[in-house]
Amino acid sequence: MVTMSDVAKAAGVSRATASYALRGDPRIAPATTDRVLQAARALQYTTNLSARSLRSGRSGLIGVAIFELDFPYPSEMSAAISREVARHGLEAIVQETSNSKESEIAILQKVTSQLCDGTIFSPGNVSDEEIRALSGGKPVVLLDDLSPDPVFDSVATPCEAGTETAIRHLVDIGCRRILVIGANYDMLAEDRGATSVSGRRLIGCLNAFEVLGITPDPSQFVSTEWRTANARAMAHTLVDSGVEFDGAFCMTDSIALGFIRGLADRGVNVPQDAAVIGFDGINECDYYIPSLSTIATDMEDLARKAVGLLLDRIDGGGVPARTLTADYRLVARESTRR
Amino acid sequence: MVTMSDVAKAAGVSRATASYALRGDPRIAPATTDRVLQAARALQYTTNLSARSLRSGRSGLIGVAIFELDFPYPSEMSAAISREVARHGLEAIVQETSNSKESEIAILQKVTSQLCDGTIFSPGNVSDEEIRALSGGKPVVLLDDLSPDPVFDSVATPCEAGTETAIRHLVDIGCRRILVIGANYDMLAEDRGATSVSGRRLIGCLNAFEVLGITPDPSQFVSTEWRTANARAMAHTLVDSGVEFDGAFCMTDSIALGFIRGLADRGVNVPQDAAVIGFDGINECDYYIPSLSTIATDMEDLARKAVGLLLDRIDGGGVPARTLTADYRLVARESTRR
DNA sequence: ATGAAAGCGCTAACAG
DNA sequence: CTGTTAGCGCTTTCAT
Repeated sequence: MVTMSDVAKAAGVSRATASYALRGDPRIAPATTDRVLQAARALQYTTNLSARSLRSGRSGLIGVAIFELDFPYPSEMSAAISREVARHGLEAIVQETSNSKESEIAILQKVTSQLCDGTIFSPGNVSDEEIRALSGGKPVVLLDDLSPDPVFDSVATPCEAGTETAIRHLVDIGCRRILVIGANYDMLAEDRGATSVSGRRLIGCLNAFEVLGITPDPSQFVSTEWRTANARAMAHTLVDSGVEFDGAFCMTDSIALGFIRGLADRGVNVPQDAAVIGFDGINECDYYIPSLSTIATDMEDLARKAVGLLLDRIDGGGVPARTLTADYRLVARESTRR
Repeated sequence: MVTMSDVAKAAGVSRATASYALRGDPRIAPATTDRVLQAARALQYTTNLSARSLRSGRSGLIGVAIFELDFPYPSEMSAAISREVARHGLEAIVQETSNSKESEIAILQKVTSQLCDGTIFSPGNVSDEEIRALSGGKPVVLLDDLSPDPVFDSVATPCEAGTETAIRHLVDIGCRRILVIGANYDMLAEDRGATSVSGRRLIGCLNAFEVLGITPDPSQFVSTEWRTANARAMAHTLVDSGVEFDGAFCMTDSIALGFIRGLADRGVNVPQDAAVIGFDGINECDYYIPSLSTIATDMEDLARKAVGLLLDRIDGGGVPARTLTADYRLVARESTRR
């Protein structure tokens, strides 16, 4: 392994000078800097991240902790964030929390707090206080953190507004009996549900119904795991039990795709028999048959906002926590074409 | 920040003893170990990864470098590897190479060689020699490395055998005029194409045709970028130009899905008008309409093999490079049901 | 403009 | 069984 001492020796300077020169410190004479840089290149020197990080507390690494890597939405989000991080000359490292508390803790305390200059974290099973304790003071930006009073900077998906837009779209195209798939209606009884993504999307629905003068019926709200397979099975159940509906808003695109597939299994056609709209804007929407209308979260925008908040926090300000919301747009495709 | 000295002091032992105790070294008396562990817990101590890594050369981190994080196949693979790594008590960090040489180099020399105990790398634009030089001697396992004589351990997808199975399946169900989508037929002229995934899958096709007594026609092999959108456009082109076919093998599932969608755009139905089969076994196959028949690479098996090779290499043996091939199975679904 | 020296927090010989 | 000691490679005062 070639160390900075080797480079310094080759360039005929001290280790300190080499260190400065390698990082382009203006205090070093251009000629000297050149000599050092050349020596470094000749020796194929690379600075040792552990050593730098140990000494300076900076690694140039940004952590991205996401619940599942093998579903379209989180993986597209991770990709968007990785690219945004790269655009700032830093390196993103993505880790899967697998939605397990144990794993979230391990990531925060082993990697985030020790190694990363900051972390973008999609919290699942860990409280703000735990994050605070585990992250060892390192900056953290949360994704869809819905604490009543946020402790951390965070970026939210446009739950309420997006959902309202979706419902309005279904009504616009003539749907009269709309199902909401993936909702947990009981949740509202407790705390108005504002502290979860599902709760906030539900609230968006209710707002839309209210504005549109529609009185919602609890039976419209269908609870199911947010997974494609569950949504598919739920479609079977609904059709088999003879529930009438001409439109469905699904809490995520993955749910929507499973739901449409489930309807197809029972001979119910989208959009002829029922219109379906999702939420997220994953790539598959465009080439599914039928192509899926959706509330597309602007992932670039989300990434930009999350990384922006994190970098602001890294170089400095003890400003109060900010919460931003990602942009979105309604993308109307075949699944709501009537 | 609480360091090991703090723990040692709290437990009334030396730093060395604390270090041993924390790692459960049997040389330390159980009572002492207990005391240290308790002190550590009380102080919320976590060992500093940079320091450990700097000193011992081990971090417990396994790098996973993958070309794109926002496509189903690579993201499912990353997830499978992450979980397999976790199963061994290590932490996986995933990085996107974005298929750029610059980025591959940065990952190898900044993160792999400095920080990770080993890396599972999906090479795109970087040669074996470059990897050797950049990885600083750290163990590397390649994914689908197709060097004529491999320098590194690697795990390959079952290109030839899988493709043969796919073609045979199409013929079995009665296809007489089969298109191969995503093939680069010219490639064969050069080096028999054995050094790329696309080339090896093409070879699998030709083997199958030969065995089945079919004389392939170059016009059956359709070259296109391995992207859904390109495959879709290619379907348009093919149908518009009146090419006759009753079956298609697509080099990946993503290509297949785009291709089917493109056929649908032109009123060609799968499987009635043409059967389609893909390769990879991504999750979407199951709920696409029509569900997609495919050669499903066993991702668990691939992950197990890759991680196994890497761990073997990490603790030791200078044994010669091994190349393993992941298991696969034919999954017949609606897209080839006639 | 450059160099000497002091550690960052940890581990691993080596003593005792 | 436990403690002493010497660094890992780098950054950063502080001198010069």
